[in-house]
Amino acid sequence: MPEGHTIHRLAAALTARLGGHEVRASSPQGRFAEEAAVIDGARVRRVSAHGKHLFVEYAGRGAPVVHVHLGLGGRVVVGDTAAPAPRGAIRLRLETADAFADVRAPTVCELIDPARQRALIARLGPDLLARSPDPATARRRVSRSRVAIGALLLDQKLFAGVGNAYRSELLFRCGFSPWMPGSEVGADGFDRLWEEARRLLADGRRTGRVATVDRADLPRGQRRSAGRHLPPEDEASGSAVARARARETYVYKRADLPCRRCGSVVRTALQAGRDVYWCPTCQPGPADPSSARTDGAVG
DNA sequence: GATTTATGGTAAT
DNA sequence: TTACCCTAAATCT
Repeated sequence: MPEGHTIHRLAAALTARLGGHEVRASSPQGRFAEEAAVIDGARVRRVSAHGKHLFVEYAGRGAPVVHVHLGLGGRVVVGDTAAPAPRGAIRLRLETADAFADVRAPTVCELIDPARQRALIARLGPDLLARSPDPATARRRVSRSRVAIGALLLDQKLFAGVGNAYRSELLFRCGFSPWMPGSEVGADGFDRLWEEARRLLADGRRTGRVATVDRADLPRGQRRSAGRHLPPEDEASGSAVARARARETYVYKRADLPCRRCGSVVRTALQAGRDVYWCPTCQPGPADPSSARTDGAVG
């Protein structure tokens, strides 16, 4: 689930509930027990995000920071009640008298110092959800790279916060084949990708969903719900929600279905280790490597 | 009940 | 490029 928009949304939700409070910390699952004891009862200053990384910051100079990365399957369940009895594996539970946050299945959950936090952020590229992220480095590196733009978009050193769903949707909306080398995208093309990434991620942060289809491109019956905010309680689970989400993208997860714009069959292939989706008509450009390889090997 | 999948990232190769 | 990591939810049988 979590691309940058989810993490920023979480940071805001957690700051609102925990910021300024002395917060109980525990590890019902046990794997974060020692660390939780260190911060148990400490006052949370705020919860911040950079790209897909989440930081729980505590009051006081040099105070430790909880660093969380949710990876693929991780999630944070937020509630506005006293914390219920733990169910399942909860790596970290933060709670006040009337709110709680459960961190489940993160790939990273660690206690670090502020210097380490700064180092982590420095290692990442500009966060597309920051107030005014600087595109200069990414623009230069993309323009000089022979690597396909679809692979470059997943590089967190260039585009912190972009994940697999937004990659395909961004490329569709800007009309680029995922297989076009970065060097052929052009300065203007880069700028369009950059601005589109900022816009889509900001929409996602606002609404809680990766809904990238313009109203005009939806069937009439679906236009009414487009852009509606997702209630937080629906965010965590439910196959109905998952199905609804699958109808909110141009190409992501739509292999073999018709393109919403032109009706061509949406294609998919592995790129940079992840499934990328694209419309061969709306996104003209180099043929993907699999078709090229077939030509060469079989011909 | 078992298996697969996931909007991620790293380390080894 | 591949293997692997954690876990929950979706998908299978």
